[in-house]
Amino acid sequence: GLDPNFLRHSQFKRPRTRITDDQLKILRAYFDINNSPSEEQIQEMAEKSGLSQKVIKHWFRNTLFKERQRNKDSPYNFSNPPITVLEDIRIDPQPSSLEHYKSDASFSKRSSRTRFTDYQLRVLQDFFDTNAYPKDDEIEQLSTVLNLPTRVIVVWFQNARQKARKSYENQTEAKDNEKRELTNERYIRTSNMQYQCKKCNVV
DNA sequence: GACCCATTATTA
DNA sequence: TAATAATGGGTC
Repeated sequence: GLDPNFLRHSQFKRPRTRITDDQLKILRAYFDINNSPSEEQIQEMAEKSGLSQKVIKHWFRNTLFKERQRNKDSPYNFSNPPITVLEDIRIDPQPSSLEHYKSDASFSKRSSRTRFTDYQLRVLQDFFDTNAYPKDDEIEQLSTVLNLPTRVIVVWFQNARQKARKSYENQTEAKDNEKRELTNERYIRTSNMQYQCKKCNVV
């Protein structure tokens, strides 16, 4: 059987292109006007920013997806106008013309980190121990049971997998060349099998 | 679109 | 400062 990890790692990847603030400014400006830009607009952005069209398209896909995600799940949804509108209104002395891109001031910062309760963590971890890849309906269930947004659940599993993978790799390294039969990391094995199954559509 | 994973950044 | 939630660009 092929280890997905091996496949992943042996793949040669292009280095991650970092989008600078200035480039982001340009993309944002277009995005605020139009979610799905035309080819021409993409070309314009490519010229202005120096980014490849592929990267730009990708950015738009992800940004739109995230924006919708945000609107659906609640923790990052600041668009619900607070009832206490009074407290946070201040008037910008001089709105600089450069600042237009930041469509919405309340979105500009990274959302604050959610603190899980011990109970929530225990439930999540228990689930993870038997299945690192919950299906949509299972995520939905966890979401209602734990009273957490689905997005948060998804991200938690994502990070949990990442963490488990890492410790698996460390252990593998430590055990040096006795690579094959590790019975220790049930999670990851299970995960990989499920991942493979998923990829092969075997359910 | 789902997931990966290096990275960023927020808390205890 | 460590642990880890969240981000963003990458792949299939």
